[in-house]
Amino acid sequence: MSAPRTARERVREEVTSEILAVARAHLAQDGAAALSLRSIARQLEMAPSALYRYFSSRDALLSALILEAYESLADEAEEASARVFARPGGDAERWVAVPRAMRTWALGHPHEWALIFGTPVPGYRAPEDTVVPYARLAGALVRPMVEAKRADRLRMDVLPMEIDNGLRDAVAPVTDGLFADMPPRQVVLALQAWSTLIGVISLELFGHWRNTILEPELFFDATIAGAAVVIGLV
Amino acid sequence: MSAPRTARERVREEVTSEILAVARAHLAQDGAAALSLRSIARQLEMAPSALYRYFSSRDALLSALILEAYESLADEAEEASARVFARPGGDAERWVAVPRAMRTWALGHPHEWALIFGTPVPGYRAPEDTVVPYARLAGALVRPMVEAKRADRLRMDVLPMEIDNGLRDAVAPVTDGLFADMPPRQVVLALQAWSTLIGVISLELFGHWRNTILEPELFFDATIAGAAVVIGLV
DNA sequence: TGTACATCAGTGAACGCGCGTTCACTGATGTAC
DNA sequence: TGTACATCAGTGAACGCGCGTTCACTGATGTAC
Repeated sequence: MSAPRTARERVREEVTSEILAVARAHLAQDGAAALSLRSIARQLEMAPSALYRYFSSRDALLSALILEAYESLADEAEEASARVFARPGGDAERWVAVPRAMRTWALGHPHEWALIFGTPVPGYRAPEDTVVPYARLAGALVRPMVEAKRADRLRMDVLPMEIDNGLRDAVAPVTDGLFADMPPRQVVLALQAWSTLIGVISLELFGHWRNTILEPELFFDATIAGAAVVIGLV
Repeated sequence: MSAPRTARERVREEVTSEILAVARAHLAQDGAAALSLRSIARQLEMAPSALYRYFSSRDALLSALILEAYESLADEAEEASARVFARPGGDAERWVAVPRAMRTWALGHPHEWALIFGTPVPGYRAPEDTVVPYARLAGALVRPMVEAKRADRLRMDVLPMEIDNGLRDAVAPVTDGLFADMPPRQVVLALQAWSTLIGVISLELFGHWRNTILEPELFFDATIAGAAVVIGLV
């Protein structure tokens, strides 16, 4: 991350980010499937072959865009989280912040949302680097639970639920990774809230509320508020 | 639906379903984006142009496949529902049947699931006829709630939740369509369960449990069981 | 029952498209002495 | 500071691909009298 020294290096960075910016715009406009090196080159008034000085293939460029999408969403979530934790407030109020930020981001970046949570591009393997922003996102979402638990405000017995050893082991990676010192029951509940959250946003974004739910925002808020109760934040 | 009269009509129906069968196989193999009239024609040993006697365009064929996918899923759900209602059993046990059938169908038909609940094909409008199987699916899912309510076994106050007029109006199409005589609170809860269900299946199918949940089936069952409690079936 | 005409499935060639990627090249920028 | 060489961004032409769709046609099937 040191400052580029030579003029060549400086120009290289500039051109790289110009390519990414145009590619990002095309992605936002038409989706990943329609992303074409030639049309990006056309808009940049370069020869198509010139792009190969910057990205080794279309897939490499798409990987960069996917990573950017993850990072953009994670940034948004972390900022929303930081904002709500900067001022005093109840757990439920804090809980709501990240889901809302995610929904707002999704509505503003539908194709990017689709890239992350929609149909995987066939024959395409997601870049490994996405685990970092993915973890940041999950961390931001879950922080209200963690803080409430630490302060002994988390309700642990809202609903009856038995966790057997199999289930406990099944979610062990999350217990060990994301949550320090959280009983498996709460881990399962958090993962259920995660499923609900992704589901409710995707259903809205992919058009399934048409003729079904007239005010998706009201329903979304109610759903997230309901999840707050279930995970013990009320 | 009368029996075809002439030999020509009989052959026409046969060829149409052969085309659909091959198209279905290609869809299952490579996904909707890769669906190509020419490759279908190749496999059928026909000229590509011949397909235009049966489908007016690639989009028309894709529409037929989408409709088939909806109907296949709805059939599966209704059969699972009928099976579990044919024998005595508790509400929670009955509730579990359709979600499990949906998950099993999704695992067996991932590309079809993606067609219904994944990223919408850009620039493509879903055929209107899908509302019928969609309603059948939703009806099968929700039947345990409806029956429990009718028999006065549905718990109406599991969790605190306020439904204001805005939210009530927002879900009115569902209240009027799918649910006869159900309070809006239960309608909202059912829609939340729907979001959770679609979310948990999509997350598994689209690869988001990798390195996260080791036994997706255990987690799925726990999630559906949790939903049963929330919607008042336990 | 036989004949004349209409209908329609299927062919094969062609159109025009945009795509990702390669390759030999030019000319500018950077580096070593 | 000046020169010789290496590095590297960008060009332009070309390759080979598969695609959806159109169109004039052939020949078999169906229909009306």
